[in-house]
Parts: sequence; C-alpha cells; structure tokens
Amino acid sequence: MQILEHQDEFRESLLSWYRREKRDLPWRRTSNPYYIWISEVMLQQTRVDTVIPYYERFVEKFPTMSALAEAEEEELLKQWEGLGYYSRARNLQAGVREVVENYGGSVPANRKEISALKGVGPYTAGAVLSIAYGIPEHAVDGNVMRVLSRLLIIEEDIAIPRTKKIFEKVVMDLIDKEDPSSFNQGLMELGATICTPKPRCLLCPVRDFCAAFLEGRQEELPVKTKKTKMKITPVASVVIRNEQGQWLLRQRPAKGLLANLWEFPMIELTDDEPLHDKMRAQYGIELHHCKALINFKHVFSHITWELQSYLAELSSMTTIPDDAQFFTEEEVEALPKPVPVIKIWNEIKGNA
DNA sequence: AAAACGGGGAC
DNA sequence: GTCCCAGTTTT
Repeated sequence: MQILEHQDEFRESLLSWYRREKRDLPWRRTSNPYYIWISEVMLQQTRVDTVIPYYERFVEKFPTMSALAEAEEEELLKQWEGLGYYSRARNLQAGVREVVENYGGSVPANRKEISALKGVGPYTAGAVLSIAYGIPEHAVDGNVMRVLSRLLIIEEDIAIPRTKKIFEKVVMDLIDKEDPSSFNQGLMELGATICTPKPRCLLCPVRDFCAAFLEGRQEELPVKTKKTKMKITPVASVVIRNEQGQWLLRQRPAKGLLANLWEFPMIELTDDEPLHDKMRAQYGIELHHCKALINFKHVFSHITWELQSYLAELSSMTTIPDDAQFFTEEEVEALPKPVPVIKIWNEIKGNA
C-alpha cells in the first residue's frame, strides 16, 4: 500500500533539509553505539538543551561501557542528579552490564536482542539501531507521531498505546534504506524545530507533501486526549544538625519515587497530627528548637509536593533510624539528592 | 489500558 | 496555570 504519493521526493526533501540544517549536537559527532545509547536514554522525556551538559559530563566520567559497568550506584546517581527519572540511570547501567557480560562488550545490532536490555524500549532500540548501525528500523517518539499525523492526517489518539504501532508501520514503509539514521533523525529534528505543537509551516521543507497543511488543519493534529489528575501531597522536611555540626540524611527506599536518593527526613502531612509527634512515631526522633525554614511547591509528573522545611536540633539521647545517618557538609554535597532537597540545602547554606 | 516515574521550558 | 518533551516499566 502506498501511504504517501511522491515518497521519493518526500525523502529527498527531508534528507537534504536535515543534512543542511541539523543542529550540531555532541552525540552527532560520534557513531559509538554506547554513546548513542546514553544520549537516547537521557533524551527520553527530556529536552535537548537540558541533556547536553549531562551527556558531556557523563561520557567524560564513564568513557567506556566497562567504566560504567564498574561504577558505584551513588556515583552514577550523582552524575544523573537533577535530570530526573532516575531509574533510567540504573537501567542504563544494568543494560551496559548485560552487554559487557553477555555480548563481549558489543551492543547488539538487532531489535530482538537490544530490546531485551534493561531500559531499552521500542523507541530507544530503533534509535540506536538506525543511528549507530545504519539499520532501517523505526524510532517513533512524540516528535515523529506529531509530524506524521500531520503529513498523512492520521487522526487516531496518540495517547493510546496501540496508536504507536500505526506510526511504526508508516515509518517502516517510508524510511530511507540508504540513510535510515538521517531519516529518523530528520523526522525528529523537524518535529523539534519546525513541526512543533505550534507549527511553523512556512519554514517547513516538506509542506508540499503535508496533507494537513494542504487542508489547513495542521493545528488540529495530532489528536491527543489528555487527562492528568494531579495529586497534591503536603510534606514536611526536617533538617537536623547534631552537636558536631553534622547533618542527618536518609536514603529513600530502593523502589518508587526518587529511589535511593538522599533527603532530609520527610514526613507526609496526612492529618493534623503535630509534626513533632509524627517525627517521634515514624523516625523515633525528638526535636528541639524547631525553626521554620522555607516553604515551596515542587511539581513532579504526577504529584505535587507542598513542602515545608524546618531546622531542628537533635537531643543526644535519641537513636537515629537505620536508613539515616549523619554526614559532614562535604559528604552531604557528594550525595545524590533530588532537586527539592538541593533547594532546602542551598537555603541552609545561605543562612549560615 | 492506566499509572508511575523528574524536571524544566515555552506559552 | 497548561502542555509536553528523542519513553519505559510496572501494575
């Protein structure tokens, strides 16, 4: 089935535009599958401008798969600090370890095997295969669905998982067999710079092929039902300093939100029970001279923390929880911490 | 199929 | 405020 008239001309217009206009990005200066892999994982749900400095530091710190395979998780998370979706980092390391142990250090060059690696889903598999190895495989992300939904007027709801299969099929039909890397990246580059949610069609190199532009319907596509009921959670974070001037940090659980990152002991404020009682009940900590620090909101993808923070002294008689310990200022700096915790820490240091 | 999973930039 | 970003995993 021919899904698009003038397929060859479309490919040529897209590819010549991409080769002429593509941004000079760090991961476009290499074809090392490991580096491409790193970049694609970092770019999941994350903008290019945010990723660039993280990518540069990461490949400098872990220049080989062996280096990453041997790294401590704390060191890994410190490199990822502030980038979000921290399971990406753990999954990347797990995947790299699989490659080192089971594939002799060579990233698999077929969809079946590469997709079996931790953290490598349908998009990342296709991206690494096409960009690093030049294999004609689909790499369908949000950009590609937006571009193709307009190009072909595909009105299926892109919020529904099975809709992506439609676009994967379209890409496999359209993809340039000679340069699948530039084709896939060209679609994404177009979506990121021209065919944006608010499209700039007058700059588009393929508008003559675009069914939505022809009908003036580009603003209506893609169709996406949204629905996020944001949950609001009031929390209190207590910064505790002992008589030696050390700070009490707790490591978050290994699963769930901000897994394994460090924080000042945090309490969910579900009822109107006093903070002191909750600290005693949940942590066995007795607070003295509790002073209010700063209050702010922190928005995650599905939760908003309404966060209160306090500075308190700890009585020397109290036992501390076994998932928490005291750290010097230098040690606190070195621990991987989520952004709201860093914000509190900066407030502490500013007051000192 | 839906929810969980971070953080920031653009409007 | 809303949207959504070079998505994947878990439930």
